[in-house]
Amino acid sequence: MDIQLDATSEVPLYQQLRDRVVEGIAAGRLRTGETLSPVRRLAAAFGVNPATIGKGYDLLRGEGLVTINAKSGTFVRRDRDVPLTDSNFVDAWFPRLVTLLAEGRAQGLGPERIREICDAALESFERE
Amino acid sequence: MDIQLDATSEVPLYQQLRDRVVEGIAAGRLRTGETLSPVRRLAAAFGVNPATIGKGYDLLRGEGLVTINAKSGTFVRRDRDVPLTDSNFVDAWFPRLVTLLAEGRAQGLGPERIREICDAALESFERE
Amino acid sequence: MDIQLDATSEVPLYQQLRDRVVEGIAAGRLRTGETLSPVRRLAAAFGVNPATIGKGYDLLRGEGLVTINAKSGTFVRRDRDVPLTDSNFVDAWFPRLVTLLAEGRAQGLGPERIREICDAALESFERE
Amino acid sequence: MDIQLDATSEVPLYQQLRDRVVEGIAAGRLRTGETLSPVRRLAAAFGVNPATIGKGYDLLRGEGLVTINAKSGTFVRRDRDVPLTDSNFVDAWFPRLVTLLAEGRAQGLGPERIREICDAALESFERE
DNA sequence: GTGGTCTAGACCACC
DNA sequence: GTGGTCTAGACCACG
Repeated sequence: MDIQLDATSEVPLYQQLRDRVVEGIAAGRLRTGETLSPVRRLAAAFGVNPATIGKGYDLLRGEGLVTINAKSGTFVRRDRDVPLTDSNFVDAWFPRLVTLLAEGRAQGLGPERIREICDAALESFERE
Repeated sequence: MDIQLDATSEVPLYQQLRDRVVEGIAAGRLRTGETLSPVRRLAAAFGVNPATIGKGYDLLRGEGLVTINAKSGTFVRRDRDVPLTDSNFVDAWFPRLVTLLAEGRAQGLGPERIREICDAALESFERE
Repeated sequence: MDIQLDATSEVPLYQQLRDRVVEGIAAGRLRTGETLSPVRRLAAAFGVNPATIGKGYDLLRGEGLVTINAKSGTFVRRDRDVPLTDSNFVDAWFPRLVTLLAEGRAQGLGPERIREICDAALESFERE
Repeated sequence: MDIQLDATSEVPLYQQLRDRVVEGIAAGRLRTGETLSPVRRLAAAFGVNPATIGKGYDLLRGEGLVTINAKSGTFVRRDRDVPLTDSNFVDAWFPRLVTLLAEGRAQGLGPERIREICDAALESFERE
């Protein structure tokens, strides 16, 4: 999966793991049905506690992005190209987006600049 | 300032206050030099503890968005229309944006849909 | 940790705590990964409020010197012997140093005397 | 006096003024008996409240660096080349120096690097 | 057990 | 009047 965790970051390791998997799904690197590395193997690879990996996977399950099966492992569940049917996600997501964009705007980034940056991020998901 | 805090939210009250002020600056409702409500008045208005408001103001101070002067109050410092000179902000902000946009993409929102949503958010800042 | 706080000082208790921890890290008494005393234990030891200790720890976290994990405690993050990669720290630190040294010079300390005093301070960090 | 104040800084304006004057004395640009600009003229030049300048001058008086005479103005009192006779200054100054140097050490600057930086600061005082 | 959040006050310094 | 600091608790989430 080519994931790097930064032990010196303020962001908790399980959150970093979750973020990287989300980005992998967004970029199409992780496709529906694909298996995520087993908790213990990943924990060993990163040199962290298996519970940390488990917590990251659990976050993803809570978001409906993966399925966890104790016997067979953890699988990608969502396909980024299957349109949402549930509007609850957008309802919760939009305010967070507004706050994050507002932060950039308040710090002096112009609307066009922010739009460019968003485009750059979105294109990075489609390039692969 | 027309701010509402939600005591039932997971988000700490001081963080909600910080978010609302950031959005106010982004939208141009709060302009440079403008005074924020005194800690105790706002605390009374929200029915929360003054220290909670103070912590929110302190967060904003740490982000360089307000100036706190014990004698005269708390003022908006950053002008959303003064371009950033420090690239550190963007360096820290961009990855957070990528992760948040990736979340939408992973949940099935298409790139164009996300772009529309970003535009809607950005336009809401400029309307006022 | 052998820390003393002075309740009669002008310096806030949480700032004193922060200063002592910084000095502990500088002197190598507090090494990477080492656990700081739990907030409540330290508060009891000093006879101060746990929130006061928490605020001191939070300052250190903001400086990147410790990691705070609500489940497991507060740990030293920076190693004094891992060179800085970020020049921002020096950029912000140097002017403060200039002002403090200028204070000594303005009060009549000669350059050599100041250099000796600096050396004495630096040597005290390495002695342990 | 060639002083610049930064209205966007976290450091209070009166403190900035005090710092710049201290640095001026340390560098020998401001010599004993020299007159500082009148409060109102400086306030007008900076576009700040005269009380802010007055507070800065008052800090300097408290440190024994200037004399304030309501009729004739504010004068530099200390000569940086008159050695200290009172050890109280060093007693109060040294711990602040230790804490500031410790901050650099804790952030990963080596003792030699810190010594170089101190030397650079000290030399900047003597160059003029 | 850990830290995080918050209340309902208090007192302080400053102007 | 302002914010800053601090107390002495409380409850929460997490593991």
